[in-house]
Amino acid sequence: MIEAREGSQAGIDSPIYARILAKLLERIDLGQYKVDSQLPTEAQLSEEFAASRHTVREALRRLSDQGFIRRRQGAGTIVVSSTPRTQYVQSFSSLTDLFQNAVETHYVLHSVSTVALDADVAERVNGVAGQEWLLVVGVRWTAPGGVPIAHIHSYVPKELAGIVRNFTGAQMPFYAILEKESGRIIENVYQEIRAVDMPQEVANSFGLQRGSRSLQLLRRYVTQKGVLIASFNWHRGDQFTYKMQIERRVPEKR
Amino acid sequence: MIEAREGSQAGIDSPIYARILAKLLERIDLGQYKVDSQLPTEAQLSEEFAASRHTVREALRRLSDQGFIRRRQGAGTIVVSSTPRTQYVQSFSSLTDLFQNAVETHYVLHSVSTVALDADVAERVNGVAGQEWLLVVGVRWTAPGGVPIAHIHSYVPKELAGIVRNFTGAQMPFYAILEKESGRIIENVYQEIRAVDMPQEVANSFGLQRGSRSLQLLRRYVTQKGVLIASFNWHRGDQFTYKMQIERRVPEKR
DNA sequence: AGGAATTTGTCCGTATGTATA
DNA sequence: TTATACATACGGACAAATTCC
Repeated sequence: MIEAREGSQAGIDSPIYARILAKLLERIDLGQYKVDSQLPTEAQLSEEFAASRHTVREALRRLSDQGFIRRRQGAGTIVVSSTPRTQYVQSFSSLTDLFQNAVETHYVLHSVSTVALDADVAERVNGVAGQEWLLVVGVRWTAPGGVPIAHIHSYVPKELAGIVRNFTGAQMPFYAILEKESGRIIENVYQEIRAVDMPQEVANSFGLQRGSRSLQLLRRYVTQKGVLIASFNWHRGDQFTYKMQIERRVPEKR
Repeated sequence: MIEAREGSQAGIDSPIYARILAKLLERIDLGQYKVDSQLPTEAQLSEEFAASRHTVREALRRLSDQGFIRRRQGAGTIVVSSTPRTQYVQSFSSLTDLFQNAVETHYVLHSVSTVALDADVAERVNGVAGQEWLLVVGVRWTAPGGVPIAHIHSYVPKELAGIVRNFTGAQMPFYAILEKESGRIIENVYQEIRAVDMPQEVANSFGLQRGSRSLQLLRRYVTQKGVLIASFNWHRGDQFTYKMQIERRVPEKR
């Protein structure tokens, strides 16, 4: 059942365009207007609903905004979808927002090595078990000599090894360096969040006991050519909270 | 530099509204219209650009669609952002996606009570300490008699108490029931994720020991009139992973 | 290929309703 | 309560894109 906010409860006192919108949505929902088929023209709808063309256009504009129809000058209006478009989004003006880290954090690189992926890690970084990747280990701090924020394992495909030397002392996040240096563009980021007990190595970074609670974030930055970098970030469970906000309805044009 | 599709190259032959749009964007970009400040009224802009109010509205409508301004009847138009549209988004076709639960999960209500919020909970549900809210306790299962997915504490403002009786045996998620019954629309969802030790009560639900690790999700569903419902969901740390994917925003066609 | 008919896009004027300050 | 400003709605006109002979 389609439910567009304006349409679903367009009662007797709603704006005229809202009632028209509701009626049109109902017809799309019931299949009276089928996908790929032509909608009546503005003039026809105007006559049917005894409303001005302007008012009909307002209803059609909203249908278009919501992605139900597509309109082309001269060609008319066709139904392109009977399911509403995305209604809720979390948006980031940049990938840095995803990190939620203040920009002034400080990264200290501990080691770079080449490792063969075991089955578990391979699956999570989207690689092949046995394949060799670079493993970069480091810790992110609030400031040099400050408080540790996260213990980080970053996996980088071997062909990007040449770029990794720039990591030392760099201010930018790794993915940004790799994106810039490799010329590839990050198309999407996949993230997993889970509660895990700290391995010894991680606990050491925080001065805690092995087995302490931690929040582990896995992030995979993916370009068209595949994984650019995948990172495991362990945060102190007693201090770190991942916060996010999802908004209703994206502003989107036809 | 702000670049709105229509605005960036609004030349001499473009539609009037596009030229107005470009001019307004330029002013926002240059800080002549500052964030939080009031834009001239439709009438003023209409006069300045020697265009009809309708045409000015077309430009303003697009600025609004793109999230640069916010318009309120009676109150006028204010600039809310000077940055171009966001570049990365996580989208949900419905809020149910946020849950990542198969729709066929089964909820069992354990208790409903009235509680006074303590300082900690008050802050997290966005309430006032000492205020009385409804606390609904229950467990979500994969199926009746199946495996427990989450132990849930839901806090509902007292004025919505009348709706809570519908919770028992309902198939829909709570927020959906409340949204429907109250007639309010969820404008955004705030979520926090953290790793915590299970309280005794939660551990009992899973047949685990107190102190077992768990992933706690707090979700606050907010309408224009305030919090609709806030839920704490505890998941088994050893079995539950929160997964999300952020996409690079595709350029829109026109 | 070309011209006519169709359909949406843009633009103007005007009027009234409604939320806000 | 009053004034303001946006929302809705009507009317008409011409332009631009597309489709169809």
